[in-house]
Amino acid sequence: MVDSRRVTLKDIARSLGVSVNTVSRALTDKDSVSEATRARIKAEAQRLGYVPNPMARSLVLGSAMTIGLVITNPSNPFYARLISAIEHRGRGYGYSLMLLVNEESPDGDQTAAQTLLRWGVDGALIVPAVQGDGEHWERLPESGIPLVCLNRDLPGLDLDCIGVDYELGAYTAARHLVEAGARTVCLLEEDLPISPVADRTAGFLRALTEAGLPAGADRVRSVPTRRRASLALPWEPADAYHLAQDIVRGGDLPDAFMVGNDYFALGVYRALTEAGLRVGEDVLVGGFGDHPFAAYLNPSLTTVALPAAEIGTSAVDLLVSRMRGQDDHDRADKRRLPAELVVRTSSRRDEQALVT
Amino acid sequence: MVDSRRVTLKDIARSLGVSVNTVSRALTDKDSVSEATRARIKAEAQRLGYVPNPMARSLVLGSAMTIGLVITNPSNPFYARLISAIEHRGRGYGYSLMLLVNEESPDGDQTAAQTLLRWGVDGALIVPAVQGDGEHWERLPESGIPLVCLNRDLPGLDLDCIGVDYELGAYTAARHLVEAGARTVCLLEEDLPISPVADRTAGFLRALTEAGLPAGADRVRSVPTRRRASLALPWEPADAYHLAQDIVRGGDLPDAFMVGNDYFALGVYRALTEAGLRVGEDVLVGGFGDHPFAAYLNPSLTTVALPAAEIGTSAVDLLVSRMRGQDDHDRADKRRLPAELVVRTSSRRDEQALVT
DNA sequence: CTGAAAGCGCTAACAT
DNA sequence: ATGTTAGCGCTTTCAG
Repeated sequence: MVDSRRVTLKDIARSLGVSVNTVSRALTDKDSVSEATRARIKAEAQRLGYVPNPMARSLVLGSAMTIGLVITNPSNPFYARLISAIEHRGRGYGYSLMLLVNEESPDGDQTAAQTLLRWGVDGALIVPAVQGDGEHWERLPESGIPLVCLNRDLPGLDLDCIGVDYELGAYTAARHLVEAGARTVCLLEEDLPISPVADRTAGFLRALTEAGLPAGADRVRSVPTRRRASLALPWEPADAYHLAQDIVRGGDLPDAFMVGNDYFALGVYRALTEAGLRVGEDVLVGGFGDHPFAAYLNPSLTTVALPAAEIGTSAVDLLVSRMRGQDDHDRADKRRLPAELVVRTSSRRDEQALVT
Repeated sequence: MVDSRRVTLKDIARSLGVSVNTVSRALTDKDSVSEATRARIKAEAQRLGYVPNPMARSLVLGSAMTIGLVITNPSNPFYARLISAIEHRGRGYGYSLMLLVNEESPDGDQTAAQTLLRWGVDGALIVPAVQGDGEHWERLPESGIPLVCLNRDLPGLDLDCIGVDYELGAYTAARHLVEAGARTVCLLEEDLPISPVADRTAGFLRALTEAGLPAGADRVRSVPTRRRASLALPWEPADAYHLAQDIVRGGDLPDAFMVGNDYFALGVYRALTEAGLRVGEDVLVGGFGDHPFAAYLNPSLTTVALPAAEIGTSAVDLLVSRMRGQDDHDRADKRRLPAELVVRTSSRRDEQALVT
């Protein structure tokens, strides 16, 4: 392989007998370059296969044309969709994406913050790890790097945050279960101290209270997440399966289960089926996430669809407007996009309606 | 917000009355700096909150300490796991990850190649888009940027490639179905001209041939992928559902279905169930991918587990060794990691065994 | 052991 | 319209 050094402005300049600077101006479409030379320069650049060096460019311009995305777990389908949307939208604006994974650990968070700071990204979208008091994040806005929180709020800092209205989503879902006839509903939630869990729990309990049903803390069960090799894996249906099994065996069987994510619903389905109970008839089930498989389970799963793409898209939009300094002095923007209940068979006690 | 310019070496130098360069040496742990001054410098750097600027560093060093990852679709769970593994391993080596999405289009590929080239990443892992003759990729190795193909081979170029042994995986799965009693097996595959599809098809047909069963091209059906808004979405079970429905209605019912990915299995399950057929008894089903839901379907899905994490990890290892120029003159490394058949209930005609 | 000088590739002043 | 100079932040000569 020939030692093919990158072609630089200097190469073009020399080859054409003009100054480096003229080449720069020609290529960046500044005026004050005659059309003739510009054409010659562009042609030569093309011929030589010139590719601008963003390092050098960023160094002098101070902008890297890069945004950072810090996420807990790319294998979580919700975050996967977020990544897709963000990459796409960011690319539309001309930004490259630097992806960092914190694996749900404060250490990972810290490292990510550090990396972002080093690179001097123009802005970052973050799903902060649990337990983070978030203090390491503070330095980024201080250094002029705008931050937008995704999905989870970071209570300490006054940051922009775009999430889901989990409270209303859970309220709607729980209310639906109650209207379908459930009297003793049990919520199975992830055992993480994060705002989505808290919000869903709140909405869930609100619906029960409103319906005059018992709404004690015992209606909510934390799924003991079996500590996996890495948290960078999707949720584990088995965890919910075991808990549901315990509940079923415990005798005090709820007539409906609501779960924090569709993967848990898989576990609940199995626990119920194995106990000879019919999902959607003996016991209703409602999920969260509207994973592609939800519509195809038997019975199909009633669940709450999350606006992942919208979150990603509007987060990039917001970030870009912050980066451009257009609303530097606005208050932090806390936005919660609506989630939508998708009613399917697992919550219809009577009808045997087939799903679309 | 105070105008907090980044702290630079110069700031530290001035504040301490030493030269910029001594600071640089102290901080990068070069020798030829007295322990005393080094300590003072490190302390001051700490105090001031110094963060090195990788742009400047890369500019002079020529290495960005960044690897690029080009992927067709982060929402595809297989690729999502790949991303997780690659980010993790790359981080272990100290590399940052630049994520690019080609959305299965040659244009996206071209753009990605261009971006990678601009940034001068140290190396890149790519899942090239279909139809790409791959010529735009050539320039990267030419510029000294090593490339490793993931999952799909790029026939044109002589690149390193780490994928899955889909042929053997499919062979094993098909053979298993035959041994379970299937005589007329039908393979449902994605309608993309990519090597994984070709390999699975080959393995599938080999198993049939070997068993003395009809192995004509009509045993393989292409799932007409409904053109979605964006290809950056997971597979659509509905596509397979419709095809399976057609097949069932066509009368010439196979006694087993094999599908190219577990999402298709969801569609097949529904088509069969709706036709009053019992999966795993009247008709066997085998999938590919071992998605988390596979074990939790009813009946649980026999499928082929793919070594996503291993691919990601070893791809990074290989890339790093290439970047270090350790085996610059080796021939391209074409590696196919083994996939593993996971037998569950959907392929057991008789036993009603419960899954673990 | 430390400092001074040069340069990575590019752009933005300031000339001309 | 073009060239010259300077500098982004850092590292690597080369002197001292």
